[in-house]
Order: sequence, then structure tokens, then C-alpha cells
Amino acid sequence: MVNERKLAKRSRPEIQEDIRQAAIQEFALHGLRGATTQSIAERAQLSKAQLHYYIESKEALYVELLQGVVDEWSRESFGQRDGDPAHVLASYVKRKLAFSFDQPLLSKMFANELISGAEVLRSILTQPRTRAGQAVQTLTQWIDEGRIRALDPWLFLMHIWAVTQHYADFDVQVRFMMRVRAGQPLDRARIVREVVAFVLHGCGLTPSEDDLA
Amino acid sequence: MVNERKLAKRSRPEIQEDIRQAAIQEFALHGLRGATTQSIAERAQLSKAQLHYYIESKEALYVELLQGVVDEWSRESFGQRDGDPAHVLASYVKRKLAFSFDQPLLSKMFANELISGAEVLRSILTQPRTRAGQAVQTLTQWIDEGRIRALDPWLFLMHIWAVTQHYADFDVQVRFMMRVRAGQPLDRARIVREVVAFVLHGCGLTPSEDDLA
DNA sequence: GTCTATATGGGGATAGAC
DNA sequence: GTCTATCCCCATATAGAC
Repeated sequence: MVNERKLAKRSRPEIQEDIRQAAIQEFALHGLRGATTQSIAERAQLSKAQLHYYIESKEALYVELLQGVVDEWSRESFGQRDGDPAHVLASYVKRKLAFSFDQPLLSKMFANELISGAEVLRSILTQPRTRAGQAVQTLTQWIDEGRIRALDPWLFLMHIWAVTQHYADFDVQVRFMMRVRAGQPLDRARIVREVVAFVLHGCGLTPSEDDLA
Repeated sequence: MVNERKLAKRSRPEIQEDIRQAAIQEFALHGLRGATTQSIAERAQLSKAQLHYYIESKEALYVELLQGVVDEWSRESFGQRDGDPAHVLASYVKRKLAFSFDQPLLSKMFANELISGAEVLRSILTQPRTRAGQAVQTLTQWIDEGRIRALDPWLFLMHIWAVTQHYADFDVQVRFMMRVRAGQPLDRARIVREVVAFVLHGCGLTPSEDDLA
């Protein structure tokens, strides 16, 4: 069997990790309804029946993975309110972009769930909102102190999410417009510069060369 | 049968329109793979078998609808290059936002297709890119003339799309963050103000009260 | 031309063999 | 504990009745 890739026998945790990765792929691309245990199994190099031994159900797997994404995002902090707004915002945008570049599938899964009506996410969404509330407080203080222009902090925050997550969720479009082929990497440095500059100007700040790097 | 809504016998074009609307709903929420002819049929008040008399196949229906969205977008113009940048941009943003508010399902369908890898859209996507190219030319000229700050016109354009389409694709999140219930309308005027202000500041302009209205 | 009855395959999940 | 054989339902689609 020369043509068959040798498969070292996987340990249980290895298999479980392979399943998670496979499921993230499928859920990210096709959503809960569109993903099939068939494709997840194939991707994880298991039979469909084998897969069902390792998971409770398709939906349970989905919920577990989604909860993981939310947990990860909830750990992320916005930044110190007594810090330099330009610096704090630039840092926040960079972290958001890094997530989009490094974990595009998790962002896509989240996006898919929202577009589909967020029936699963709805109960979990309180967590991120609390986090976001802290960022909003900081922004509000900055506005009161005249350190950034007067704006709606909630909408502003969502605009940051929109622009940064765009690079993960709609990477196909970005690549098409930028004429970057599927395999090739995007010009991250350039995108970081542009997004940071856009966001900082957007709230009335002028980015320093340091912020853009 | 008092409880049954009286159904005036629908004409063929009426039925076809009902099918289109039903399909847009399902495709927008669940994508090509996730949508079922079952749910489309129910939504259009037909039996599954009846539906299949009116459509060629699920995929054909999908492609037709998607092409329609792209056609509609391709008709939209960016604006005159010799106009006032702030005014042209404000107008463009407002039209994009109006589309998000009035046709959120079409935007969602498009988003879903992109997230899923755009296998169907890929061949159609050249059309919008040509349109976008014209906008980019205008932006480039404005930069050369020093009328807006130096920025990457392609990325800037996509940032506008990201922020405006966000209100359609992720309306669930927007509503959740703004504490607006599902039935209630969003505060469009406020959102228009904030997005226009964000975009104009973002390219180094200061919006007039006129642009924000 | 329109819709009912039906074919055929793929979907998620499990009983029971190893 | 692990996986094979199998179940049953729902999916898309069509042949043929009206």
C-alpha cells in the first residue's frame, strides 16, 4: 500500500483535537445546518460512525466550539483607560487583526452563527457584551476628557469589529480585490497600517509612526 | 375552516415571486448547503413537490438569486470624481447603509456565499471588481490632489463595505449591543450620522452638518 | 400546465460485535 | 474502549396522474 499515507495510531486526545479542527472547518464554511457529520468525519480521517462515538451530537459539538470562541474573546481586554488613546486603540486593533489573520475560521464560525440568527449564541452573548461595556466606559471617559472626538462608543466599537473581522470572514473578497491568490499570504503589515490609520483618524486622532508599525 | 388564512389563488408570477422571497430568506440564513427545499416550500406555502415543479433545482435557484444581487450592486455608482469628496463619500455611505437596512437578506446571502468560499460567486465577482475599480480611480485622484489623506484606496473602499454591511449581516449583534428588541427598528438616523462621520474622519475630512443628515 | 405519489440517496445517530 | 453494521428519517428530485 505504497500510496496510502501511513497513519500512526492516534491517541484519544489527538483524535479529539483532529475532530475539533475538522468541525471548525466545516462549521466555519457551512454553518450548523450546512455542515455534515460526514464531511467532519472525512476531514478527521474517521468513518461517520466512528465520529459519532467520539461526539455526543453534531449540535453539542457546535455549541462546545462556539463557547470556546466566546471564552477566548472574553479574556481579551480593551486596554487601560488612563493610557494614551491612540496607543490603546492601535494595540486593540492590532490584536483584533492578528486574530483575524491567525484564526480566520473561528471568526467565520462566529459570523455564520450571527447571520443565521444566533439561536445558539444568544444565551452566551451576554458575556462579550459585558466585556464590551468596559471598553465603552473607557471610550466615554476619553470623550468627556476631550481626548477623542464625540462619537457613539457602542457604534464605534462595532465599527472596529466590522473592519477587523472583515479580513477573516470575507478574505475571499479581500484576496480577489487585492489580486492575491488563494495560497499566497495577504500583506499583513500594510493592512495593519491602513486599518489602524483609518480607526485612529476615525475618532479624531492622528496616528504616530509608532502606532502604525 | 375559520382559522385557515384565505389564500386567493395565486398567479404563476405571484407564486414565482413568493418562491424567490422564501428562498432569499432561507439562503440568507443558512447558505446554499444549509437551506432546504422543504423550508423554502413551506415559506412559499407550497408542498415540496410543488416547489420542484417551479424551480429547476435548488442550486439553479441559488445562482439566479445571487446573480440578481450582484447585478443590482453593479448598477450602483460611486459618484463623480469632480464632486466634493465629503459629499460624494457621504452619499455613497448613505446608499450602502440604506441597502443594508432595506435589503438585509440580500446582504446576508452575499455574506454567506463569501464565507462559504464563494464557489458560485467566484465567476461573477469580476463585475463588481470593475465597478470598484472606478471608485478606486476616483479615490486615487483625490489623494493626488490632496483632497483626502493618503491611503490605500482598495482597503479604504472595503472598510466602507465592512462597516455598512455590518448593519445587515450582523444585525443580531447590533441589536443586542444597542439593546433593541427583534421587532423594533434600529435608529437609522443615528447610525447614518455615526458611520458617515467615521468614514469621513477616517480619510481626513471633517463632515459638515449637511453630510451627516 | 399543475400537483400527487414515489424513487433514491444522504443525513444523524445507535445497537451490538469485537 | 473502539468501531462495524444498520436504522430510520429527511433530503432532492422526478414519473406520471389529473
